Amino acid sequence: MRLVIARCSVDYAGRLTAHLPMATRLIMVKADGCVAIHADGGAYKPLNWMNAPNRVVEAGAEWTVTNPKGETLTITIAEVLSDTAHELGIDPGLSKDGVEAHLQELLAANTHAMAEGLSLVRREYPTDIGPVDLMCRDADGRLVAIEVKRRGEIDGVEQLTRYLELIRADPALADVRGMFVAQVIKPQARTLALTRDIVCVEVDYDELRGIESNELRLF
Amino acid sequence: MRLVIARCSVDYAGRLTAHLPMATRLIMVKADGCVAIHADGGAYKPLNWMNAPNRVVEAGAEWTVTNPKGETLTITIAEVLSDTAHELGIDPGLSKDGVEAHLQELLAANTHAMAEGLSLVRREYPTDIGPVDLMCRDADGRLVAIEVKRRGEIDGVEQLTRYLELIRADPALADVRGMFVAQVIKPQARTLALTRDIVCVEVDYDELRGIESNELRLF
DNA sequence: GTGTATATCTCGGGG
DNA sequence: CCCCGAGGTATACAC
Repeated sequence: MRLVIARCSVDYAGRLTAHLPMATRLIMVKADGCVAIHADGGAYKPLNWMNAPNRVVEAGAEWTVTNPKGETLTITIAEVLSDTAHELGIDPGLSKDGVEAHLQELLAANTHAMAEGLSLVRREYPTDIGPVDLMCRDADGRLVAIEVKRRGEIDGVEQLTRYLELIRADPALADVRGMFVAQVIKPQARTLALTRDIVCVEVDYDELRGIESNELRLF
Repeated sequence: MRLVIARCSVDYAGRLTAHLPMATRLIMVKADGCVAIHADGGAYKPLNWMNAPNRVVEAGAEWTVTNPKGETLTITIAEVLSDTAHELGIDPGLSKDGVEAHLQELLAANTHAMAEGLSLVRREYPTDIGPVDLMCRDADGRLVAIEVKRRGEIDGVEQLTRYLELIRADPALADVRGMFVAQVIKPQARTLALTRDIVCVEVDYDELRGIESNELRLF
């Protein structure tokens, strides 16, 4: 990783055009060739950047970074204050816990946490426009398409609505109903869901994990 | 801006939990206190981070970063390979051209680029669930609610559909029709729009800018 | 502060 | 390659 502190101006031309006037900034060049220009604030997002794969050409004071789509990042350097490089090696990578996929797994294994008498048909039930998170059958044998979110917002209701529309296009599945499951469901999303006869259920992630570990302990 | 190259492990606990095993990485601390841990690849996004505002406590080999929500980032440092700091000053900031707001401005000033005989009623026409980008009247005097996007995808059609639903709830506006305008409209979005009687129009940003500058030249 | 929409979103998975 | 969905999305803006 190369770290250059320099007074520079930067221009990006691609999906939009963007210009940075002359100022002192950090230019970060990673081993995969990606380039990022950072100011001394503004969270982790750089002011300007170009992802790999790309080609970097240093012609004196002017760096030109070009990617295969024809987007360009041009860095004009007025003064270099520091220029260092370090070998970091390949990173072993990040492990995460608590994302939607885990919530979906836990719910698939504990359908009763959403409703009594619910049984799993399959996870990631495919439709032409994408997979339904969980397809279940309720106590009456009726199909239930379930959308799982960490946070229940309007977008999730729209998503489930699209799936329901598609599934119901098949006469054999026309009586499928919808269920929206999240740790927290916002009032707007709940209201929209109700107007579409979609049942809302809030579940507790930590409680689910508790159930899971209790069940494991029993066997 | 402080740049530390160090062998470290990192743990984040907050909206989810995440762990980084021991490896050599860049720790970037900006003037506003935000902290980012970068590997030598993977675009501009850091492996782990904590945005400002936060509190950084360095207790020997263990750094603890805490934000007001109670989320924590813990960095355990095994070895420091480099530790430098630079004064960058405040950045003059990025100027952009070509984002949705500009497209909306251009279209507001050139409604004929979307359809003949269209006249602007107002930009950002308010509804209870958010503003419609452009409200116009067509040659027949009928209201047209217009959603503007750089790229026309399904979400945009859904958004416009919600607005139309709300606007039509007022009997005086019940005959409003919908128009979806973008530089490129994806087939799926176009299909969905057509099933809802929403007209799709593709416009050319550069051409619009051309029209604009021509008109300026005339006066 | 909440709600809504944008982003050069980024990133990963599946066909 | 595109399409689709998730994200510790972040960020800006209006109410």
